[in-house]
Amino acid sequence: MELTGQVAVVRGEEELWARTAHLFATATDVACAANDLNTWARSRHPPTPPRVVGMRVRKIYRPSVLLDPNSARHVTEVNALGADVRITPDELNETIILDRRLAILAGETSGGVRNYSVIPLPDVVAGVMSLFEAAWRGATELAVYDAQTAELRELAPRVLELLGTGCKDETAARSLGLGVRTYRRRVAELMAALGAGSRFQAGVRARELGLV
Amino acid sequence: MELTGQVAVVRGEEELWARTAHLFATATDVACAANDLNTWARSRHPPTPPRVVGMRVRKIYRPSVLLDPNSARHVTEVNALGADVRITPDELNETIILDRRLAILAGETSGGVRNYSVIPLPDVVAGVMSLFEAAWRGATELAVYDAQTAELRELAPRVLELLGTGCKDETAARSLGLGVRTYRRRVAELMAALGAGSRFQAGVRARELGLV
DNA sequence: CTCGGATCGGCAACTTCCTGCCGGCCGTGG
DNA sequence: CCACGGCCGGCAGGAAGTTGCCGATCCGAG
Repeated sequence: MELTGQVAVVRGEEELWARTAHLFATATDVACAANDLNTWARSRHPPTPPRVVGMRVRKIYRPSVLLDPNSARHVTEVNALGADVRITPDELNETIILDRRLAILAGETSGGVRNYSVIPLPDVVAGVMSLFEAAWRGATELAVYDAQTAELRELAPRVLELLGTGCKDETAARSLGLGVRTYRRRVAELMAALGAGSRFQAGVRARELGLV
Repeated sequence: MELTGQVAVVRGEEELWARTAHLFATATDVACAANDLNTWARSRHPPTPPRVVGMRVRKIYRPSVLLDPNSARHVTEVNALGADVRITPDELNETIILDRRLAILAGETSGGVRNYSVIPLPDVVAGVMSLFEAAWRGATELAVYDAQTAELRELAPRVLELLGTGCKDETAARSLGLGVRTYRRRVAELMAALGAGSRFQAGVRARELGLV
């Protein structure tokens, strides 16, 4: 770990947890933004098991977490444990803010390990916090989003599979018993959920999430 | 391992090598077809380290192995060790034929492990062999193909990166200092090399190969 | 110098994809 | 029963991608 002023840059999640575990253990206000579950979750040290009733845990995810059944289940569980979960279509940098006093920002990945900046500076944390609040306000409650996209998740696996075969929309639509217009609606929703601006990008993202 | 007539179905490569290692050790004529290097190579037991001079080793790969620098290097090494390597744009089932007497065909993958059919039946092996020969004749010598696609591999990383950002061809072409026509030529070549029929599929394949 | 081959990039025709619009169908609630 | 809202799918117009063609340019060989 190297020091840059008062900002500590740690390499890899191992080191991050080692350094901040005690803070997570006592935090009562956790704000977290993540694009997928690979960054904060599934690690050795789950950052936010919300046990205490008085604490407030807020998490913002991208819609794509709802497409992967495993991720969706995990998010639902976290939500059931008392965390407030919202969904946003925007691209967010992985961020955690503890008790409005410490900000952790994920940075570049080099050689498989990601850098994390641990920032205790009050002004910086306040600025990051206000951005988080804005993103939070703009995001959709998990339950609401979940209801909106229920039927999409129903069809998503088959749509992805058909896209993965490289066949034309016409063919794929018929094979699903849908009109081409409706099929394309599904694809568009899927791409929005994946945050992809092109089908190539959607393919990459889908593969990253293990959906194909 | 279960037995089906005289055809043995083994689950996973471990078991396959355990059962066939002695055959690989003595084989003098090895024919192998593979879509990528994940199936036969990189395993605990490299199936074909061609040491003896009298033996003949033939391998058919898909063009995509040349896109991944690591794979490309591995293939080149194998080639330098005396194996005949050819490239085909066709989709081939993973296949190994030993001494024209034993065929090994890769089958379905279930739960992460793949099934392999080990076939000693002479008629079946002869049939598979003739198909392999046909594919072999239709494939291109590695050196030739390599020369043809040298400049593609030069540009491929950047093209893939741009595709991965989801930007339009116009934008991507400019950012590479190419005409749109040329950029699209590169994309088309890339898709052919990946065996993809759509950009979505290309995205999936590219991600599978770790190229993005 | 000239020829042959290769690449580039503009043009154009075509296919595929994207999306707003709208009419039709269906279930809900007044 | 009817109004309303949601979803479906055809249509149409436009955007994006695909491909053959061709002239311009750039070597390297003869």
